[in-house]
Amino acid sequence: MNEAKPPPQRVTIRTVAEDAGVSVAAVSKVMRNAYGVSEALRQNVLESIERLNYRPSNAARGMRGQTYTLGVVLVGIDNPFLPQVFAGIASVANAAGYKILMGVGAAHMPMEASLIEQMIDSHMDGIVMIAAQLSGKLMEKYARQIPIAVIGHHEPLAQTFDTVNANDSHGAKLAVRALVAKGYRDIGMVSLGPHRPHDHYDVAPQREIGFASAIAEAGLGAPKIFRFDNLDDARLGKITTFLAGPDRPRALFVWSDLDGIPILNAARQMGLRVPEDLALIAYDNSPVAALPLIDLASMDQSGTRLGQLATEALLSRIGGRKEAQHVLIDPSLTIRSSF
Amino acid sequence: MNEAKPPPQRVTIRTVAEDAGVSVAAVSKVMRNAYGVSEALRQNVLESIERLNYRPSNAARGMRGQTYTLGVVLVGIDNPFLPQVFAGIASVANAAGYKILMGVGAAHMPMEASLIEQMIDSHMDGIVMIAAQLSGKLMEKYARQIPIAVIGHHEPLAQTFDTVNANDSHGAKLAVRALVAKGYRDIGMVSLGPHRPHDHYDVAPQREIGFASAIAEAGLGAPKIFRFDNLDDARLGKITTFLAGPDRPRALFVWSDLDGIPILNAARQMGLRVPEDLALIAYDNSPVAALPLIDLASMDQSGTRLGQLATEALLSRIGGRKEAQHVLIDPSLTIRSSF
DNA sequence: GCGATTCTGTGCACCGTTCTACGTAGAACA
DNA sequence: TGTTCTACGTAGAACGGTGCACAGAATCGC
Repeated sequence: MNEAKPPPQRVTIRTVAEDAGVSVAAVSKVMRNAYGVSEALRQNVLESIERLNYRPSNAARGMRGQTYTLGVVLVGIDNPFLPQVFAGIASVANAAGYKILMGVGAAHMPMEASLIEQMIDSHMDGIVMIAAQLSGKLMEKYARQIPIAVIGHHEPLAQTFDTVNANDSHGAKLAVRALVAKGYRDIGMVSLGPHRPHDHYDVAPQREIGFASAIAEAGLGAPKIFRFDNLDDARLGKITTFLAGPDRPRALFVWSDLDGIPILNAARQMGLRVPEDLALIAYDNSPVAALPLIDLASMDQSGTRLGQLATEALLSRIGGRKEAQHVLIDPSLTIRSSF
Repeated sequence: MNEAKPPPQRVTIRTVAEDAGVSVAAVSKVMRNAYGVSEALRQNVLESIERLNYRPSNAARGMRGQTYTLGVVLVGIDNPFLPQVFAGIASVANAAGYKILMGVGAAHMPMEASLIEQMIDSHMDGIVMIAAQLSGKLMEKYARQIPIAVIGHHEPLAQTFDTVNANDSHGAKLAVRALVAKGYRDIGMVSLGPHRPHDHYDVAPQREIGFASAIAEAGLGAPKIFRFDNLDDARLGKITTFLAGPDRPRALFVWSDLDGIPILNAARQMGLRVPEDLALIAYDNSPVAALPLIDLASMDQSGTRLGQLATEALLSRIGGRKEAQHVLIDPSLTIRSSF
């Protein structure tokens, strides 16, 4: 690590100050376009910055001020509707002069926690969490140390952080109503398994609530909800058994494309016609669902919009807002041949 | 931003030092398990750290020493074989006590450049780039400021950074040989368009080279390479026209699943039977290709392994290695019903 | 024309670490 | 017993910015 050549010296704020013939503080002010710099000085400094190709050190900035960097915590990079959400986040953040760095939580609580801690330690200015697994209590704790906005996890009572969601119970209702309108009466739901009662505010339970209420609204008796353990390797087998069984409903509302696509696959492979034998509506409207050979109807959450709203909320909180803000937008059904 | 309650004070290295009754420097040494601390002192300090739940500030660390953070630059989050690569990177990095933060370049050179700059500015210890768009020259420049390892971009002559790749030309050969072995003679290739001659070292051109050489090897005449502009909205139409045309080959080697899946879709929709009318082998072996209803044969690059190797290379370079290292691994064909 | 007020720009402490140099105690050596 | 060596710990200077208090210049009101 001992360099014989020290010429590629980093150009620091001091270099710029010297070059422009002003004080270090003046350059700092220009960088943050803070109050108290004349237009002449500003131009002078900007020229030097340009000429020397100066970029402030994030690390140093973080020690006293802002880093103008936002952290994004993902459940996993294979999540299908992530790209849209991310695009939304990036557009708002970049427009406001913020940079973005991401971390992958891998749907693993301790990992998410350590990611957040790392982002705090890197002195990021705020965090957007997408479909977090973290408990509300823990999030409240972190939110006292750094502004946080959460996408894809309802927590309407949270005081210290903001949430932005598509209205999941309403989305489920819309799906059921669409099925009912087509004449289906025997409608079941496939939800995320296993059921964890304390996750009441998570998206899957919310969709169950909407489903049950729409079923009741249509007077279709007791709601039928099925679950497949998604960690299980034998999942495909279980799905097949379920589809071949006698109590398979005529139509299925599936909580996510993640489960909807395997179910569609299994059905077609078994020779079931979709929608003649089995009607399907899933959730997320991911790109795979749109593939012509798949063509799976799916609820669209408008990921881009979610990302934008969450980032706007985060920025306004960084700006000083204290009261929590919980935004809900309406999802809409993307109609395809599967129902 | 003015807090009425300053109690949630950050616990710093000073707090720990005070609590343990030692000097700040001693604590620092323990943190970095550096030379010159007795076991007694070490235990004492570790207890205080535990008790106070101390975590060193990344930003402050970066100012003088290492941050133990690696940056990962992605082309885009929707890239199909990313999750595997990322898993490989994460496993090696975490085992070595490094954290990971990602940035998305969106296949956009200036954005990639600014990401790298940001990572340098955040004083990260090194960068893994996946399928970079950046020119080798620019990468050489950045690599002088921070250790870099590149996945999915050949640059065998680069001196200042390392590369790790699946052998793309060999992969293409394997695909062609598999088709030849099945008896196909009229074999074409769909490659990434438009053709940019200076990208000789990029993966798609490498696959073209392998394709051409395998065609020659089998004595099948001049290689036929087709391109569809992937930015074009009318792409699907062009594909359909191509497939309906008179010079459609009997078998196609497609440079990537990204193009392979739309082609398969288009073919089936037109009523072409795969493989009876058109045989297909694509590249990347992404999860979508494995879906039963898709079932597209594809070259597997072993993303996990690529990620591991690249991270190992990066760590060894951070450790002081000076000479460049260019690793090639062998891809293998995943056989499915499409050929 | 003079004091009061506003506007600019500067100097310096500070943020939380690491790193270099150095002091000290005890062990090993002569 | 005095000297050298080694291991341990410490003090204090970096690192590259930001925030604050303040001084001097410019502007203002009367």
